[in-house]
Amino acid sequence: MHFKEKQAIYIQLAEMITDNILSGRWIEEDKIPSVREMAITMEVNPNTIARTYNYLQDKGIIQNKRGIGYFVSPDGCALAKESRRKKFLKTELPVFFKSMKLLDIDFETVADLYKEYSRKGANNENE
Amino acid sequence: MHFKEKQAIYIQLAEMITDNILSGRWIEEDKIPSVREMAITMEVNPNTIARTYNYLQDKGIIQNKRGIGYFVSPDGCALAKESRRKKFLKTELPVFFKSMKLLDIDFETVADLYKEYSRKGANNENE
Amino acid sequence: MHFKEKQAIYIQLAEMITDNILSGRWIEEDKIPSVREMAITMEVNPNTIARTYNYLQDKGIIQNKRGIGYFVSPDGCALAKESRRKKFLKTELPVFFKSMKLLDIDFETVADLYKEYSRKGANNENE
Amino acid sequence: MHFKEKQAIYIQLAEMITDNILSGRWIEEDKIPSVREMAITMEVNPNTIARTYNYLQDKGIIQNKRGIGYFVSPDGCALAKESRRKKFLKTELPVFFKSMKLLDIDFETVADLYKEYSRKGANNENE
DNA sequence: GTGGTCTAGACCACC
DNA sequence: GTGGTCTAGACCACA
Repeated sequence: MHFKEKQAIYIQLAEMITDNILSGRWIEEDKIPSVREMAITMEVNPNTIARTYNYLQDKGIIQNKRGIGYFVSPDGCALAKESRRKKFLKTELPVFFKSMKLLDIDFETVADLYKEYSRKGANNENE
Repeated sequence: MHFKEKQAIYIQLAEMITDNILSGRWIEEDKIPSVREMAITMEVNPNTIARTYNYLQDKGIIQNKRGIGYFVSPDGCALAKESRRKKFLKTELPVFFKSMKLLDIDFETVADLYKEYSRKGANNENE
Repeated sequence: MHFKEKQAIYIQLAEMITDNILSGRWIEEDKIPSVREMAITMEVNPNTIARTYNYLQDKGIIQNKRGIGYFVSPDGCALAKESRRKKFLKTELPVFFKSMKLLDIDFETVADLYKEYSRKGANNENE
Repeated sequence: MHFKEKQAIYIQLAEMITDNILSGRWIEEDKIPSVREMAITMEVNPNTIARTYNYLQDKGIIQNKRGIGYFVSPDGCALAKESRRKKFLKTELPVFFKSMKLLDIDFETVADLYKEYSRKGANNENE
């Protein structure tokens, strides 16, 4: 597994897990892999996974059942979606628009790339 | 001056300077404020500014003339724009589209927000 | 440790490390001494080592693994050799030849000195 | 005029002047351009030229005649040649050989490049 | 334990 | 005046 340098590994892992939940690969009430298991598959120190799970639990996206393991919260998907959505609309979008303006990228270019992206995505859906 | 916590100050300063160059507020061959001067206006340690300037010089965006100061490179604006543009199209855009998909935000929503953003931008141009 | 006055210490350290990699004393994927450790053995400030490592990382010769330390890049030796070789052939060699011409030193003199150098080198190999 | 970043400008100027003397373009007892004149042609602060001339005078390569200007010393060429020759043989050559070894550049490669250099040099002699 | 960043203050060479 | 470098010491996040 390869991680970006500029962001904490535990955050990157949290993002990956959230992606899994949002995309429906992990559904609500599902058990997620144990800390040790995850540590091995991700080739990471177990402490790092522990921190990731802790972080997601704080956000209410996953829950711990003592002695059993971690599970996706009943409303995990909704929570994750809501928090990301807020961040996206309030924070990322303005930055995005500002970049477009600064770099002279017009909206039609983006629209075209989006169409292309959607087309590719449709083909890769089962990947 | 207030800085975000999550990113190194020297990087944030570099971004600000790059913004100034991209937006045309600082044009090519212009002298930029001296290390000490900038340190005072930004309320940071001169070492931090030195780091910023060094970082931008490595990227070729600014240049040093010995004993005189730093200047925007002859092709500084182009370099800055090119590097940002590449990052934007190859890195940020796919992430952006992926987020849209995960969060069920459709393209028209974005288009509407863009129109709104542009309208506001037009009014604030002289800000 | 003694450093030449005319070149920044952090650069001299970078050269030493590059030498170690080129000569095969440190091989690819090897961990290199931690910042603090190196600072002690070299009797310099940790910041100076940090600068050296950062400089080499920018060149792709070494890599950081978060919380673990710095390692010689997978292609560190090749990168180092390539960059030095280019510098040598394009920059140093012409200067060298120009000096020979200006100083009326003919090529055979150099060839003789090279033979002598090689002979000494052979004896000192296990040094 | 463009200068390398890593060496003081006044030193680079001194090297250029020494080259002129060694190559016979400026011969002994010749007057060399005044500080101001030189400063203008080189696009440099007069202080910098003054420092260069001072530096060369310290080495005995040029001499000042009050109110008239600077001249190449009677034995300027010999002095320059001797000092450079010593530096070349004791300092540069060993470094050069060491680089060759480290970079796996064999002597024949250098010999070939030298032949090529000489051929080109012969054609450009009047340049 | 690891490196990353920042401050403070100093000294230097150079223009 | 300019930037470049180094030391000293501190705090932080991360593995």
